[in-house]
Amino acid sequence: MTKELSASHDQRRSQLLRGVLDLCLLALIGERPRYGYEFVEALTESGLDLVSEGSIYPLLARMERAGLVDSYRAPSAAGGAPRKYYRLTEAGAAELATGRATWSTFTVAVSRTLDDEQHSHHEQHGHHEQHE
Amino acid sequence: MTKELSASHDQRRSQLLRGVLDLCLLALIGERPRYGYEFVEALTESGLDLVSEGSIYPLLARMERAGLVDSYRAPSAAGGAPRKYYRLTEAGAAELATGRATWSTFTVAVSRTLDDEQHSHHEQHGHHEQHE
DNA sequence: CATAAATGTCTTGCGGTGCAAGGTAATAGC
DNA sequence: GCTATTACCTTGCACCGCAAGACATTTATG
Repeated sequence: MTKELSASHDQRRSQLLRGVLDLCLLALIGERPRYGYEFVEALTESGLDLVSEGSIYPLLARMERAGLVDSYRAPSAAGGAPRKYYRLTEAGAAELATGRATWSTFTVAVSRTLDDEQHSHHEQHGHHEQHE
Repeated sequence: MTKELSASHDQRRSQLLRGVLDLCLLALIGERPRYGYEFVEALTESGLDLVSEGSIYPLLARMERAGLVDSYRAPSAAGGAPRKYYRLTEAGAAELATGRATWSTFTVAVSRTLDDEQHSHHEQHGHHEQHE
């Protein structure tokens, strides 16, 4: 019961990832071929923690099915199961470019809405001391 | 048929709104009391088009149930059904503050990932050799 | 009163997707 | 063999934006 409201922070992060997680993977793949397990670490380093394999692998599969990436296998350098590396296709590169633009436009619009204090509420130079 | 691929743009917008649409409403309500129908117009003005009533009303109901906002009825100035105005509660103001911080942190992390050309810029000047 | 238009509110059902949990497989060391 | 590590993949749930449409209230027209 107390949890229902305070779960909101991690909960929000999950929701925020929607619509942009695929773009992050695309961007990371654009740098160089990457394998699934690597994304979890890479995204954590970038400050996007809590992105788990349960999100990554299905998404990678979706993107491959959509023709945005393709893949090849290579033995692991660390010993263990062989890695499946993903590369950008042309369609993937195009989607990344489009997505970057969409993301940029979107964040500007949201940030403006969130920081709306300027246009409708200009503060007087005096300090407003009165409380109700 | 030509629509199938370009549907991804609107599709992405939908997903991007998750996790931040409630914050936008909270911010708008923070300025002054607002009624549901008004949000559609306000968000469109802010550049967030395509946000429809089917998103707004259920969300408003959820937020009221969560105690983030409360509401009162007032007759419409334009003639028609009475409006239901929403106001911020203390919990709502707190959620807004937390959410703004989360949003800010999140966008920085994503933007860094999307524009990652700098940090791995240490790539040697030689070009990659294609295998196969 | 009946009808319609305008203004708003609210509900239903669908679809996409992040994620916890759990399973599979390959390699290395004991 | 057995266990640990690395890595991949699947299932099922839960959440939420949204199109579509039902419903309520006021004003206007006749």
